[in-house]
Formats: sequence, C-alpha cells, structure tokens
Amino acid sequence: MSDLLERLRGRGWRMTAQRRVVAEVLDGDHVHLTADEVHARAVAKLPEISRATVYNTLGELVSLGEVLEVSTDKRAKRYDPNAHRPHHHLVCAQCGAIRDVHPTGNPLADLPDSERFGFTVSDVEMTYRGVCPNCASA
Amino acid sequence: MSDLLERLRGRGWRMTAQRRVVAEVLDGDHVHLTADEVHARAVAKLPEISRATVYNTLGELVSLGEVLEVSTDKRAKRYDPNAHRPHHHLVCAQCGAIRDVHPTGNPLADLPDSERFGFTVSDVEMTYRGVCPNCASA
DNA sequence: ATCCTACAATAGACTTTGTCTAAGTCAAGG
DNA sequence: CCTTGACTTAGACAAAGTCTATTGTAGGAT
Repeated sequence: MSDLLERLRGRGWRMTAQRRVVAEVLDGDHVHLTADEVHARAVAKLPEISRATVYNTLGELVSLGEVLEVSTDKRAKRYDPNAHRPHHHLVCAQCGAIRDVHPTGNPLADLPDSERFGFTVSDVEMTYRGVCPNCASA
Repeated sequence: MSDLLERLRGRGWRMTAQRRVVAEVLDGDHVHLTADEVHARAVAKLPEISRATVYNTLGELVSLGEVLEVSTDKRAKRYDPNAHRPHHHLVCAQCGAIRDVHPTGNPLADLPDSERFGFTVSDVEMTYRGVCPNCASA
C-alpha cells in the first residue's frame, strides 16, 4: 500500500492533499473502514476536507481496483485496501471486527452445473461469521 | 412456507391482517424482495398498511428465523423466505437477478486454524457472481 | 357476547448513508 | 507565473431505515 501514491501518479492521477490523506488513512492490514470513518480520520489530518471528496476519492480508488468495497454488516459499505491478494472475510457477529482470511479449496468448482441456472459464474465472495476471542471472553 | 402462519400462531404470535399480508407476499421460491418491494406488494392487498409495520414485521420474522436477511447488492437489504434449507446465492452482476444455490463441499472445513484468529467460526455465507442467460444474450 | 388490556399499527419526524450540483480553488504543463 | 480543466467544497437532496407518541385491535377474561 505504501506505493499506492506512486501507482496513482503513474496512472495520471492529479495529486492533491485530500487524496493523499484518504490514501494514508486506508493504509494497513485488516483495515475495513466505513466512508464515515475514513472521513473522520481524514478530517483529523486535514480539517477542511469535505465528505463529498472522501466519497469521490473512495469511488475512484475502487474503480482503479486499488481498494475493494465490502459489505459485511448490513449497514454502511466498508473499504478494504488489500485489493492485491484475493481474500475473504471473517466477521465477529457481536462486535463487528473483521479479519482478512484465505480459505483453501476452490468454491467455484463446488457449484455444479445444475445449480448455475445458465449463468456464467465468474466470482465468489465468502463471509465467515463467528465470535472473536475478545467477545468470547467477555 | 404455506404453513408459516400456523407456525407463527403456535409461537404465540398475535395474528393481524397486516402480518398475514406480509407473510403472503414473501411466499415462494427464489423470492428476494427489498423492504420497499414488500411494502408495495402489501399495500396492493391492504392499502392502509404502513411502512413501519412492514419493517417491524420483517424484523420479527428474521428474529424468529422464518426469513433471512441477505444483502447481495450494496443497497437495500433483501428478505428471503427460504430459511429452512441452508443455501447460498447466485447474483447477476448486470440485472441483479438472484437464485438460491446449493454448492457441494464444506467451506467451513476450508478455513485452516491459522486463518481463524482465535474466532469461534459458526457459519459462512457465499455469494456467487456472474451474468445470467438473459443479460448474456442481450 | 362484551369488555379489557397488552400488544400491534399508524403517521410522520428523524437518522444514517450516500449522491448531486453550482461555484470556487488549485496542480501541473506551457 | 498563467491558464485551464480537473478537483474540492458546502449544502441540498435522496434512499433506506428507525423511533415515538398516539390510536386501534386480537384474544383472553368475564
């Protein structure tokens, strides 16, 4: 993720303080912030950044394939900067904590033709649910 | 689903015209309506039913385990009356059509301990994505 | 059959999440 | 350093969902 800014510049992105801040906020592993959380953290670094800019920038990052949209809870979308290795998610049913996980196996092969209804199936998204150690001990 | 009303009565549910209508609207296979769609169809059968009642009733049905909430697109939640056989979903990326599917294999077993981060994992939800025959031919 | 009462339904205000627009600002090439 | 088109802004708007105070009613008690 540290070279994200470089890659974006290379793609002809016009670099602005706002975009830099949004990219910085999204840096890290197991980061899955909502747009509002991204905005809150961005404001802490750059008080005059607007909500619309955060939404625009997140949308652009998603279009460029640099960030993934995930919706593990049924509320707001979350943004996942770990777009370069495919992965799935493990979510705590109680506190909502999210971890990136890499199951073995090939779930696409597990869908028989008779269950495809003529669709051309290209992808599968898996959300494991459970209780995290923190909530289990509480 | 036809005996849903019976089961609910057995659970001490107070039966009202509104609840009956919501349950009727949800009847069927491969039914995945949004709350608003449920409301629209309910209004057709019982014009004075309110939006809040539809939301309340859907929420109660979900709590009772009679209906599942699914969020295949990132917009509104959808309600799936097929709560008695576990299943996953296949979604058309273009038109949003949804089918219930039953993959083989045991995805829970495909998540190694090293990828569980101490969670007690109890469930997995899979969303296959692709293009339906209709959209493919268009 | 009628009455009571707790539970259910209603309208509409409110909240959250996200999108759009018109006008001002600024990065980067010339 | 000027220009220009892309970027940002504030705030209005929209969609999805929740909450509240009030009114209505299902179903047991009488």
